[in-house]
Amino acid sequence: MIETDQVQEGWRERKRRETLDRIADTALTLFVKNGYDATTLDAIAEASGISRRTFFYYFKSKEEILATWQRELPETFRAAILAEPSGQHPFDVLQNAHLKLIANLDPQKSIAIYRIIRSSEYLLAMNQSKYLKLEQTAFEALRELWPDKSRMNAMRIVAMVSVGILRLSLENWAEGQEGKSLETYLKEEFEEMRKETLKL
Amino acid sequence: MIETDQVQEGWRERKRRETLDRIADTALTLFVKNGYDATTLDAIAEASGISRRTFFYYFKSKEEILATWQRELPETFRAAILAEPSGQHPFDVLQNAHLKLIANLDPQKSIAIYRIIRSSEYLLAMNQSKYLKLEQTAFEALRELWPDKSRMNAMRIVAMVSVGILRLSLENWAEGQEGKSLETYLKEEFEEMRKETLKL
DNA sequence: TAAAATATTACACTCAGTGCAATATTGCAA
DNA sequence: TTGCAATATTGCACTGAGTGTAATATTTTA
Repeated sequence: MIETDQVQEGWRERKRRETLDRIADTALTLFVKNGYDATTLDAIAEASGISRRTFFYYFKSKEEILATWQRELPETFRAAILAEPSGQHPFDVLQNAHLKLIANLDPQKSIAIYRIIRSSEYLLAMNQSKYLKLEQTAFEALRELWPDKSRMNAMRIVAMVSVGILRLSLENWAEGQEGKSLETYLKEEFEEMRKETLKL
Repeated sequence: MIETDQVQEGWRERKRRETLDRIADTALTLFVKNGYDATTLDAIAEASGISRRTFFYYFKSKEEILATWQRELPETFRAAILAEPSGQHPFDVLQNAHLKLIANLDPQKSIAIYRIIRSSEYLLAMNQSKYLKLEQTAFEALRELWPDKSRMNAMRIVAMVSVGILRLSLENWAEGQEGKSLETYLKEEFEEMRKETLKL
């Protein structure tokens, strides 16, 4: 019965994931159409075919809906950093890890989410704090790769600047009219910045 | 009657400022005693001798109470940067501006506020977004001092790293058991970081 | 097929925040 | 001084997010 066990366990989890995704997608559509604040949880629940109370069984807050697509980012980021071949400059390690991260983004959806986040001071603040979390993740992962204590502050700076570049690239990309890809933005910014760090 | 005018105008403003400060101080005391979430606006209003509705005449949200002490930070910061004597390295400009900023802090109150902020994910996020605002302020002010376009990215990096140092210093200071002053933390961190930026 | 685990819901509640309109207080001009 | 205008304070009723609880439905497993 082990097989049946696994199938049924998996089915339940699949069901849950499906409901979760359905709520999130429904909510995103409503946010785009009517704005974040103007979209009540009642509206989201109704459009998702669940009760208001059940919403809170899936998400602990309204804001968390938007976090759905970012939940695994720190762990993915960490893994990407540690998976980089050794012998590279730490800046290159982070640049490559960033490229892996953003390769998985759905451009349409990302930009829609970005616009919603920009519309609310609260969402913006919550989002910005996620960059600091990424910076911390980057720093810790770099320290595993370069455990030498004398390099600690260098790794701090690399983490700060790299995640800063990621933030700027995402902003410029989501804001920009030009058809440039996010990858292009990121690579250009990194190249520009790399010119600087030696001559400060 | 010009004199009387000014006196009475000033008196009204003084009254307003006093009430505002009284509410903020009362609230801070309650936050420290009972925690941020457990302190309702009703409790704050009552302890401040005003009605709940009047509270919103002075503050637009509960969170804004804590922002009272940081409201003028960006403008003060900007002024401090622009007031620095020329001929210095941009890192020194920002370090000195930071020192001016933190010189005005009341240690007791600052640490109390820091503890409250740490206790709430929401407050933490709002606070972290203020560092990004400071970074933006620093960047813009540095660009006024070094308008040369070829230095733009260098200024970005200086702003990122310096404000990052400020953040780390404040965290270490507020968290630390040792009696070291905030100034000491900041100077030490800057010195450490300055060693790095040339040899990345 | 029964009981254990998980999912869904209703209901009633707290609290932050807003709109509105009434009242009180103060400032200023005649 | 008195009356008018601006500002300050309040009450009331409302919306919307989020929680506690307990009941009911559904699914899993033994």
